[in-house]
Amino acid sequence: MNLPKNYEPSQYEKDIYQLWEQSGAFEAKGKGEPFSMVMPPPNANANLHIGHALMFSIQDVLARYYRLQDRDVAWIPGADHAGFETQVVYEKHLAKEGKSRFDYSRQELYDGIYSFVQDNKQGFYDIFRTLGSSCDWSKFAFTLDDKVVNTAYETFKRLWNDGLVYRGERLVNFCTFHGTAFADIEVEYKDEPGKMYFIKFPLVSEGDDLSEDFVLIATTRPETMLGDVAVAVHPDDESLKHLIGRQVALPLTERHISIVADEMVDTSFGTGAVKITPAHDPNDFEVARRHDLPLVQVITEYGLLGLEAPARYHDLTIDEGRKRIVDELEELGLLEKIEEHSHRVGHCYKCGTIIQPLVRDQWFIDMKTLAKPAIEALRADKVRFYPTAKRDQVITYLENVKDWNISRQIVWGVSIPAFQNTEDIDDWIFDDRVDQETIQVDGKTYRRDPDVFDTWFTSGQWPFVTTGYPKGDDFSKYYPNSVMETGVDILYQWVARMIVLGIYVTGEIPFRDVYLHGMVRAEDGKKMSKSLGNVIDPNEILATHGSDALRMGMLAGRSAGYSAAFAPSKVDAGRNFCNKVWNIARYIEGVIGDDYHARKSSKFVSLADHWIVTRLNHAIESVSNDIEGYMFAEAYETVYHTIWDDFAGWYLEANKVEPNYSVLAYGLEVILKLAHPFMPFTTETIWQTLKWENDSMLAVAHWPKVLKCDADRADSFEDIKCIVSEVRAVAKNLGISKPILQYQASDLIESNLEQIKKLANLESATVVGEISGIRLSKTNQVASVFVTEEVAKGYLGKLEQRQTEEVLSVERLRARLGNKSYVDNAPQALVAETKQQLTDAERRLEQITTEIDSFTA
RNA sequence: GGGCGAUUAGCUCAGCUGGCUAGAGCGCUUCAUUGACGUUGAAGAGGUCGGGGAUUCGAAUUCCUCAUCGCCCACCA
Repeated sequence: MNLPKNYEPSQYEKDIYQLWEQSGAFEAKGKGEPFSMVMPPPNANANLHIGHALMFSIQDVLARYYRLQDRDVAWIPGADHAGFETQVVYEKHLAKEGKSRFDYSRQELYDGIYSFVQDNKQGFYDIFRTLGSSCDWSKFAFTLDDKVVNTAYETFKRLWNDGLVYRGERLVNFCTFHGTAFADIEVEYKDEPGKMYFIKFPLVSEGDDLSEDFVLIATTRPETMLGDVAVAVHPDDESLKHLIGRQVALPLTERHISIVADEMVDTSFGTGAVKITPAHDPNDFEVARRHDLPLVQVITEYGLLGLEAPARYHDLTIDEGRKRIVDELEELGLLEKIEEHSHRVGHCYKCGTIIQPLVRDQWFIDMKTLAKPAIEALRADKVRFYPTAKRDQVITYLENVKDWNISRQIVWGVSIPAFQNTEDIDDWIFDDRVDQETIQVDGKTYRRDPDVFDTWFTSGQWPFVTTGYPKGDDFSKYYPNSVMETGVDILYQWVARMIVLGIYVTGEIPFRDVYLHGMVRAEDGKKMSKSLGNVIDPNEILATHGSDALRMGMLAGRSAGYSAAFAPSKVDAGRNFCNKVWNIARYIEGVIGDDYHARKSSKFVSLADHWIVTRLNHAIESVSNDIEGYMFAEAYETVYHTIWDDFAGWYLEANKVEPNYSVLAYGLEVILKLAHPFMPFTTETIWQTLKWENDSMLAVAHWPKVLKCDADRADSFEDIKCIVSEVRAVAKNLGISKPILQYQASDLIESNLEQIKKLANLESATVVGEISGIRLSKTNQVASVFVTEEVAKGYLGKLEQRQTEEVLSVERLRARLGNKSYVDNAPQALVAETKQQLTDAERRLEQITTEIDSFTA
């Protein structure tokens, strides 16, 4: 025997993956109907975490299933340089050595990160291989590869030429700790308790004198008043509109500022008068543009007061500055009051630093224009979403989308191919000679923009970049992708932008289906986080349970878009299932030995043969439908029960009585194929160990086809199962270990006597004229478990319970059929079924009642 | 403030377009026992599907409403 007693994943997984990879099993065939999918590229410096396990499991089920279906599967793997994320990790690494990014030149820092990523490469590749991902390594792409960068440059150039990318001085979300700007969706907002300060701004009278009167304004950030350029009131505000056009003296500064009218003011909030700080508040920025007001910057990129703020405040932190200003206002008698106030504050999603809106000159993509065709395509249902509701969320997002700031002030990334005239700051040109700091064009010197692209700008082009847009076989074959499988958390960052950029660049949607998985929560249902200490390490699970068990544990009972808790018990179940399959194979190996050619013929003889074929047929179809409909948990459940209950539980036992090697072999082949997408390592290990066919691999075998068999004979086996189950139950209930069966002449029982004896563990079975003991009530055959009358009476309680159940059942069915509307309106087939059920239930009730009467008589 | 989702067995969760006595895994109870597997086998207990209402012959499933939890979005200074 080649198969040892227990399946030990760690002994096989590495070799099996190598076998697959080296044989080129995962490479796209280039022929047949394509099934294409690009992998959301993990961070190049990432280590395996539980989220990968879910993502790769789902995608690999799809890839393996469609490969067995003989589709031309192109699952394209990749790695993301993950600009900001990676730089943050690297900076933490530097911090451990007591260094920071300021200790290095730009190039040194870039090189440092580059080798850091290289050093972590193995961990990265392990993710794919340990999880068994059947991706096509020959198509691997890294976001810093030349072809990716060049395509990104082409896209940027085209946007530039089309006037859809512009450079502008805007308010950006700036992390003063990391020293870079973010896109709007990257900012994490939290409701936080704060204070509302009510400050008096003295009105300036006609002759520039200060009057006794003042305007009361409310603010949560008093320190920003140093950068105020106006006070705004609503044009229709009866109590304040008379002040429009007048001036106030901005306390603590020498400046006088005007009172302007703007509809943005909400008269019901605060005092109805709003201080306008255009350089540090996005709304105020808009107001300032409308009223042509200047920008007065008072907060630096380091989060300190400075720039145009009065010199005495320079270099104070925001908090220090706020305290000092509040104190000074108090002294001047200009602070009316302070109230508690809860408000939303933006934070850096990495370090938690409060995001400062700062004025920066950066590159923006005109998303409003670009989103239009994307919204149309989505409305026309050109992309199907799973779960479906996410489509509308993307539409809503795109309808309200703001321009996308793609400049990042970090070094780890793709340099922006734009150069600025050293003599004329408004003169920018496109040029992809980014390896040079300065270039000469037309006798003028241009300096490269030091910024890099937002990572999502490159990964947003992934579906067409990885398929070799604009030319190439892969692009014509694999674009649009069949499906995009990714996490709900990056619906806007990634999915929406891929749709937008894909349509803009190629004129086509990037993928036909989008399947979104939820997050893996911790066992307690909470978000996993290092600070809560509830992070699950997949490596431990892999070591003890193996990859297949983890995969199945991730998929079981999970539905699209839903964030479910990690359940270790499901991984246990997965491991047990692997062992079950292993032992099924082990048993069959023991029985049929080397006669694997048995599987070449399929002769169905016994009732059980026909029955198991119908069960396998059902599974083949139902698993196909479920996987194609992205219902992975359902597909898995069918595989699990077909194999465990039907094949191992019933069929193998029946086969021991009526051996049929060809069906054993056929059945094993089918179950290995059915299970392969879910447990690739175990099934392939079995396939290889059995030397199923010379040099063949399960990974590139063919999905089983439904076979013809006799449905009536299959049904007869159902009846045998029914008899066996009831005998077992009755015997169990009475504590009989070897029951005796009595039956009235029956072809079914007679011709399957050995089978029933074995399955029900009978002592003996005899044909009698009149049965005695406990009558079997669920089968149409007349049979009983023979016991003395005394023992039978002990069963009375159980019988009465059964009687009650049947009475209820009969009543319910009669009521249903007595309902004229039901009989008239329900489908005929359903009504007929109900009638049959009633007949059966009535018969059973009669039997039970007769039996009870016989005991009590 | 808006939008979305969740609420089903002790726990973690399925249940597609309304139609058998609502399912799974784990856990629990009882029993079996050593030749495929104790990572096993057999039998079983356990749920008025969050509350209320509506539509329908029929609702876990559709609609309304309330409650609780969660997520996303939003410029309330």
